[in-house]
Amino acid sequence: MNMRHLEIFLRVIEQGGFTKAALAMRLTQPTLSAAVRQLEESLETQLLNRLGREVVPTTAGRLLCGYARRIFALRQEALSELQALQAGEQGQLLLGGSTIPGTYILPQLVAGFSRDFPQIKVNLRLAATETIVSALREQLLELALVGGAVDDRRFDVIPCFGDELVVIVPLGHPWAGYENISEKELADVPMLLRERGSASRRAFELRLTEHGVDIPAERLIAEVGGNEALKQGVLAGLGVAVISKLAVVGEVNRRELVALPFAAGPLRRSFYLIQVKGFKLSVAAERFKALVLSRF
Amino acid sequence: MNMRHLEIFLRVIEQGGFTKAALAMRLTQPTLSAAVRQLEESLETQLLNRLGREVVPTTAGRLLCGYARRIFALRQEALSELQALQAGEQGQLLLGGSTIPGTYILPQLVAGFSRDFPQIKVNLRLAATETIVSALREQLLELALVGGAVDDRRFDVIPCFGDELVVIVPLGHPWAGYENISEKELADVPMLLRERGSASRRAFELRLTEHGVDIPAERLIAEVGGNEALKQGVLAGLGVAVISKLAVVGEVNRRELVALPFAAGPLRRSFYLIQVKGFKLSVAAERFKALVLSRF
DNA sequence: GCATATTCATCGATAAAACCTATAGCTAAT
DNA sequence: ATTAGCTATAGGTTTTATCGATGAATATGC
Repeated sequence: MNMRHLEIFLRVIEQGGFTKAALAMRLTQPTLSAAVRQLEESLETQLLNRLGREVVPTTAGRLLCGYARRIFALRQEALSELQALQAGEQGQLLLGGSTIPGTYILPQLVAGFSRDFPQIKVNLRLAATETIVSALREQLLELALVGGAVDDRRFDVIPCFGDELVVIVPLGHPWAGYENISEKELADVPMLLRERGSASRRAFELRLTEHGVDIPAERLIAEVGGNEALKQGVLAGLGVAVISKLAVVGEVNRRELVALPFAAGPLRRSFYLIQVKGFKLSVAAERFKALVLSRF
Repeated sequence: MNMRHLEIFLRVIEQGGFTKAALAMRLTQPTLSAAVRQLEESLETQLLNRLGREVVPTTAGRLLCGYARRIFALRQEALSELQALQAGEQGQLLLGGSTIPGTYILPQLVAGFSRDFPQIKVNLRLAATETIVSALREQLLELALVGGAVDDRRFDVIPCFGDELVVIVPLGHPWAGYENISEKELADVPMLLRERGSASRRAFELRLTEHGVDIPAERLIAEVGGNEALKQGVLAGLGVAVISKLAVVGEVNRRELVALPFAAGPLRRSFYLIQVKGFKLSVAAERFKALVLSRF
């Protein structure tokens, strides 16, 4: 029982004859005769009563007719939905972001996207880069903007946007009036750092190594698991910290914290737009990707 | 989009790969590759993400997958129902009968049939032979047992069962003790007859013509549109009547009426099992037909 | 890091089917 | 009885489905 046979069968019933149906389908009558015969043979049931003048379905034929109509309705519905999906008229965008880009970059982009495509539901998930990467592989996400470099050939990675790491100190700190801070000076003050594995910590440590600086363990006051906690620590006077400039724009403007660039030049780090290589993006995701790259 | 393509597509998703699905379907892997490619081309949408290790559906693929499953569920349901119909495990028997056979023959047959096949619903419709014939043509009925001969090549007519026409008189009537009544005697008494077109009236008039007897119009007290009314008329003493023996079995046994055969020999008339020629009977109807013929 | 194994895509050939033309056979209407 | 209209069948052609062999890409094991 294939679609073609069912379609021919339906048309013969609707048109009330093989010849009429053949005309309507732009086929010849023997083709329809053969198709219906094959259908009847495969079901081992007579489906149509061929009377001289008219062709009417048997009981079995009427039963099958109802099912065939439902099957074609489903097929039509599937085709319509696929087309709508293809045209981007509906759909869901499963988006991921690691902390910094997810907090300070993606929300604005998503806002713009939702304005342009209000019919697409956006689901933004924030988590550590590693978690995001796993979620991508498991198809829980389609696209993500993360702060950590992803060294995995199974992913397409596009550097995109970026950030500068700055040293933050509380307002009354001796460095508060400085223009910048040399890498060496950082070795001699109490410091708060993000946890190991954090992309910003890695970038910072790389910079120190480049300048031959090593932070003694006793200067490391705390390892903090989040940017908010890091800021709170600095505000409380526990020490200085290195953090994304984006994360302290508010505090700096409100003169609660002072952000100092590095003396050897700004410590930039890139964000990365990542997706699973070979994975076809949905139309929604494709559009979001285009938006991100155009804004960048 | 045909069933084969959908089936292959589903199996590839279920098995998680082309090769595995090919093995499960006893086909080769290139066949499945080609089928899915064609499906994708016809829909102008990528349905599967081919990663090195695994094959997973895209958003569009998941959407189609759901529809495909529903389509196959419908197909399966249709096949099951057709099989059940074929096996006679369910179904409806649309049966017709003209007055006499429908009242005195069919009910017993239907009772026996329902005992044998309780899962089949029987719908018995009683009407004049002409009405039954129309209903058969319009597929409102499949099979009927009628008293009138059907002279129409579009029908299969099987003579089946039969009846004897008798003269009935009330208990106190002068003829009540007679063995039989000659055709000539009938011309001289008040008579009640069924309406013109009734099969029993036709049979009776044919017999009179054969014996050169003609009933004068003044002897015809009434034309009555039903066998019950005919009996009531005779019971009321309006006259004598000719009626199916089957219709007066009760009254004769209760000694309310006396039934007299014709002197020239019993006036038999046949009933006919009719169906539209070329019309495939349902399994239920086929079984009923077999039952009728076996009881006959 | 390199060979091996696994997997999907592609190509050419063949088997199967879908389809067409011509025609026979049947029914219904003139 | 003849004709018109319809379906079934036969035989041949085109299209589609399938297979076997092979290549390219990716993961696995040493």
